[in-house]
Amino acid sequence: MDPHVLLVDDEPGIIKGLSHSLQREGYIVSSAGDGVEGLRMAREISPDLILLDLMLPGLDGLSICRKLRESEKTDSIPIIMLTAKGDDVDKIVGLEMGADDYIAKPFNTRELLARMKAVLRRTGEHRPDEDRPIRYGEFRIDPDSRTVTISGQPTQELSAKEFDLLHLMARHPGRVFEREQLLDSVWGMEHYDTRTVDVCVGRVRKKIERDPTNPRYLVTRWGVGYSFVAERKDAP
Amino acid sequence: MDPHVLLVDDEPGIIKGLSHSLQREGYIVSSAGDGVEGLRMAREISPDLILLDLMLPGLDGLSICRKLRESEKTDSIPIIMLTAKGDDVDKIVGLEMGADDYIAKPFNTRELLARMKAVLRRTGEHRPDEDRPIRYGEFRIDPDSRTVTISGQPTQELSAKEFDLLHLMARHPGRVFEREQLLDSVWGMEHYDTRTVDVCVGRVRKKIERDPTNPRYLVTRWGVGYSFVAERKDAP
DNA sequence: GCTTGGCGTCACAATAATGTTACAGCATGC
DNA sequence: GCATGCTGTAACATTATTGTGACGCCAAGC
Repeated sequence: MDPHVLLVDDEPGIIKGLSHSLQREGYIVSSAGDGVEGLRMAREISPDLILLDLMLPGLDGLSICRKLRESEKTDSIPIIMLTAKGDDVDKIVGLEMGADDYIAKPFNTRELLARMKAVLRRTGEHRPDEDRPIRYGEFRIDPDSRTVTISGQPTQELSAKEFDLLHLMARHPGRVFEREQLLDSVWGMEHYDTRTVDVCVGRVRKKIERDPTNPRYLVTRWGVGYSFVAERKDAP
Repeated sequence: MDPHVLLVDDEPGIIKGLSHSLQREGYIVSSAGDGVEGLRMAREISPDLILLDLMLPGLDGLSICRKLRESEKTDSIPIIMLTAKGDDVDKIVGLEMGADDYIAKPFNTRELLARMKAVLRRTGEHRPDEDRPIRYGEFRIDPDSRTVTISGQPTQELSAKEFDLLHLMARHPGRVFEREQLLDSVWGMEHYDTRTVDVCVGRVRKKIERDPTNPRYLVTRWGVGYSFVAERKDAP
């Protein structure tokens, strides 16, 4: 569940409306307003799917597509191109460039959702099962009992929100979650203007981290958000 | 939870589509493409339910059904027959052979799901442990007499619903049951908008817990539901 | 180093979830 | 029919959780 989608478009209206719709459907959405930013984010967050506008300031969609296909890390991320009213040339070129599908603006949200679903299914896998136990090294999450154990030792019990937050993030180790995404996914809230996430993260840390001041699992990505790291970075 | 379903059908299209649908609904699906393979798998994995096509290469559905009923191990696994367009003869024979239900192709997935649910509920989700006594430390449940004893002392008699609730939860110690799940499994209701579960839990506690205010067995998972704990957490 | 904005943390109020009790409707057995 | 016990609902009491704002510290950029 919870596929991560990167939306790259320069129209704020599209970004806003689509983000909302996609989030409501269970997607985690990140967005970028221009090509350069889009490319950077695609590399940084490794989304499960990219919605890419063709016409972009800075770096156009086709170039981004090509660059993404060049790198092994982003090589297999499915891309759906958003083209301005159906000009066939671009469609064909886009598909040749490695896009998985295209859809012409103005598009129906339903149709887009259907295509996204199709693409995600086709490329498969990118769907860490919601109910499967998670394990990285000594770290374990059991969704059945909603408990977390480290080295076999159960941590202090997590509250509902705390567990949901940790579970969501642990399902995507290494991925950076912006506060707004977490707020939307875990709280179902729309706009971010509170410190809610920070406080919840703090509470989780206090319960699962050996040293909550120097988190090993739930780390801060300064200026961006938080992420769950599965691998140990350095020797203690 | 997560009932294991064995799907035996020779049409790849059916297998593929149905597997997907069933998995989405939370079932664990195994599949076999012919009768021999189906019979072998049924014996090997002891599924909670078998969806069995009537017309099969190798070994037809009725023969499989009969063979499964002959062995004690597979004797009580519920079977739903998938018959080609409703020919009554087969239906009758199928039911006589020991199938629990039948459904005619082409069938509506919704309807199939409903029947599966009904059969699973009727057979009590047919886990082998269903009728076996449960024991954790001094805690004991005897499904035959529907009684509970703690340290050899019989608790106050539980009513039907109370016992079912406790029994279900005790069969999966540690697992968190949401109210809606309990309401569905024990009461057979669909939508949750009552406090029925809470009250029933309270009643069970009053009968089995030494201190109903601080339950040792039937504990609350705040914001989620309830769970039965088998191990003692701390020394009193 | 200094400034600036982001972040960690705390205590407490607000909220939502749960515990509890009483009661009326039903089914059941006599 | 009548009595009895089981059940679901509603209302009220009780908590655990959770959001907020304030305050102080820390990272990044200059």
